[in-house]
Amino acid sequence: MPPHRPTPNDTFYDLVYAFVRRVPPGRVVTYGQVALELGAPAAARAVGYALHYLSVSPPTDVPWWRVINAQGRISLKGRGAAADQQREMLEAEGVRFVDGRVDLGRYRWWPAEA
DNA sequence: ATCGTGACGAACG
DNA sequence: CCGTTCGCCACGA
Repeated sequence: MPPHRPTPNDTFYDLVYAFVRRVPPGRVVTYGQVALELGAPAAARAVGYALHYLSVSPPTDVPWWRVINAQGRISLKGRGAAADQQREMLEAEGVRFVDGRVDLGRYRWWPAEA
């Protein structure tokens, strides 16, 4: 895990943040989808890595909670309360969870809609 | 230039 | 519907 990062503002990460900022409330996108939209189909993992830093530097205008995995589930690797918090944030926006999963066919957002 | 890292993901069994 | 395996990646060291 690359410790600290001052945010150069022109890296792949910044592109991730820019894209996620466009996701409207009550909608979601997947890590792989973001990577795809950014032209790096296989960089889903890097996307998650990028969002990881948001929790490190609190004040964020990036709606990171709207990014979930391809199964429509909240990714919970090395995060405690963050995961539960994410689900709460989404439900507060109206996103329904059925059996711990989100119906991507219904909540997934595509930039074309914007 | 090379390596380790992990909020991923598709493929298996 | 699990848990595992393996491939892929950007980034900092």
